[in-house]
Amino acid sequence: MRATVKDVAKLAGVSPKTVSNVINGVVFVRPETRERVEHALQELDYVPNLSARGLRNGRSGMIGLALPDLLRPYSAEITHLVVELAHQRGWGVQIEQTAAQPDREFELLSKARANLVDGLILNPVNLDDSAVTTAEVLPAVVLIGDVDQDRVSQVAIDNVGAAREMTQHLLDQGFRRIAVVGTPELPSGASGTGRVGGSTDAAGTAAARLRTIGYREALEAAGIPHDPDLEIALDRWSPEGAAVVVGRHLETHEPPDALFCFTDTIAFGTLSALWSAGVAVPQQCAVAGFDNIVDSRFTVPPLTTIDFDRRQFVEAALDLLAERMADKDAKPRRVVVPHRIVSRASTAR
Amino acid sequence: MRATVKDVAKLAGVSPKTVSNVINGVVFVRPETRERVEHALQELDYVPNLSARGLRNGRSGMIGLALPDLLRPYSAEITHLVVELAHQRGWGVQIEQTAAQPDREFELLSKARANLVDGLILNPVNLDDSAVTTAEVLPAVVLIGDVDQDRVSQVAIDNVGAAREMTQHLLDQGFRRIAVVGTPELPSGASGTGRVGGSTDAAGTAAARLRTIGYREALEAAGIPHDPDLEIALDRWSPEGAAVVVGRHLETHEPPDALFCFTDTIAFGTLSALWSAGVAVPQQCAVAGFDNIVDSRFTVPPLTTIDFDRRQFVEAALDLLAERMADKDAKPRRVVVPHRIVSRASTAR
DNA sequence: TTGAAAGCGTTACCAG
DNA sequence: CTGGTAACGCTTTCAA
Repeated sequence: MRATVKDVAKLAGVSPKTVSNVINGVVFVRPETRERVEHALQELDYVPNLSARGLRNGRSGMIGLALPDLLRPYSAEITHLVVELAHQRGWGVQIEQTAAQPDREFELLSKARANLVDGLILNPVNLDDSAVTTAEVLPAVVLIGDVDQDRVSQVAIDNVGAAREMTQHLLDQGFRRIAVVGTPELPSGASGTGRVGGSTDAAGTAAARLRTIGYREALEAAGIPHDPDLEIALDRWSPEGAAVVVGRHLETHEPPDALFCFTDTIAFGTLSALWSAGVAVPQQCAVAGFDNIVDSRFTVPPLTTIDFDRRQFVEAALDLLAERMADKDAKPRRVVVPHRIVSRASTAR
Repeated sequence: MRATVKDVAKLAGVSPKTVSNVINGVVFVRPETRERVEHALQELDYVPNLSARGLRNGRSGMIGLALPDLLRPYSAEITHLVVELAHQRGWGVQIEQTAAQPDREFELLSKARANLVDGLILNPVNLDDSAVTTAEVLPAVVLIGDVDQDRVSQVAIDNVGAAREMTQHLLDQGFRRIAVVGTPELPSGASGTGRVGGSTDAAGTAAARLRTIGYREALEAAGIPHDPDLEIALDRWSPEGAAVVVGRHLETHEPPDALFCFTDTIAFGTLSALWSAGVAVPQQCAVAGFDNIVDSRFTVPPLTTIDFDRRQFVEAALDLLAERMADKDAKPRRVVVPHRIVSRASTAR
């Protein structure tokens, strides 16, 4: 059987309380006593039982991270940073994937409420971010990604602005027929900011909608008429999906001057489809992405994309989470992380 | 304050034990009683405290997953599957990253011993897989990736065989000067299977060494002399690193006929370097990878690589883990998952 | 500065 | 089939 505080206390000839004091190092313990206790700890190879500690303290020292799709390299980068930065704060990270079944969000929320995790970083799949808006009583939650709500804290980037700027950048390069890849499956005629309800918006949460808006704004500002044929819808933000829809598009349309993909991952599939169709990038058709994932520097040709400081993004999320964990009634805050365009060969003139 | 079993019991007019019985659904409870209890559960919005349950049961319902580098897409695919398949068994997944500081392995092991996780899937960084070989008393652990040891269960692929076959495949295509990218930093003159100790072997654990062996075996079998200039070392298996070393290599050497990269991620960097140097793939130099990660289908040109059934791989790891968790003294087993070559345009003749 | 005892929320044992 | 009671291992009052 494993050693407990009691065993250690007995061996050291002190009380459990003293052992606890030594371990947590809050109160001052007489050096002599401390020494004896530390020796006993070593001797018995003591390891604290975290379940017991969690039960007693009401905190588990772990946070949850819920992302729609762990396969996407973007998810990997977020996960990587959350794990690393949470570790610096002494937190462990439990991970969950929600796209497959949106009710996983509920599960995680209830795990949070069940004291298995002290807080939650959630990248909601649906616009109507079900779990968050529905749940009666919420644990400490921070959302990453754009969602219209004000119940919980949130860190995001300016999707509309970034998409507008990228479109403008392409216009500046002299491209006129600019298509986008990754719009929501059901193209909403209007370009308002009203909510699109339901589960059809699986691809990239609200981001798809917001980026579409930015794209249209830039076109409109340039006096370029809006062409539905140049908005290529995608139900899932995967390279497979992108390769298929772009390939199909090229069979029935002239290649546009430029393809603005709503994700680097989409851009990968798009580059592949263009290569298969024998369309030269960027000579015959430029390609841009969004996210600046690591591999976007190494595509052929290297990919122009939107960059934002991922570390700052995640750090902000953890700050907000810490804030909420410390004070459940703290007012929800919203942090917007700046972005910038990284111009590479895929859009060179 | 949140409702506990006691509150529920009081409201339903039964004892806590009965509530527990209803929740866990093991013993038979009179339908009438069950109904009353379930109503009370709903009424009070009861959520079990998992810390308490963990303390009582000695099991937390979570497993740990420790990978060297969460950034690699390969890691993302493994993580994705572990999360999904563990979920099916009712397990949560805590994730940790070990490459940055190898002593994280120790931390995780002790978390396991601290009852925060019931078992551990570990992809060790170093050959001398410190934590596992050193620790006195081990929790349930399964290793993924090739390491010489027999203390714990392990799932792996035949790295030597796969590398040999890929090299052979390239020879069959008519390529003669075949280089590899990703050998260990310190090229060990000998090609034996003896352990290479120390922390210099950071890149890809033992895999780098084993794949080098397979490559050399194939060359030798074909009667092709071994050329140290064609073994390009890499200290970290990243696209950045690969792009740099391959780029540098091309400045001082003629391009080889083919570049066999020990990872798809390395191949991405390599393709990028070749493109920068104006070397056409596969006409002037073929490229092959290893792992068949999702994006390898979408490189330009699509990448020839080694595929293995990742789902089967992870499922095997979970099976072995379950085995160990059920019986601590079960004999360690080793499972080898089959692989195959996927031939794409990057090595076409 | 340290000790004794209580209690966190569950589940298991043993009666009834 | 169900109820009381004890116990998991830790921390935190309160006293000494």
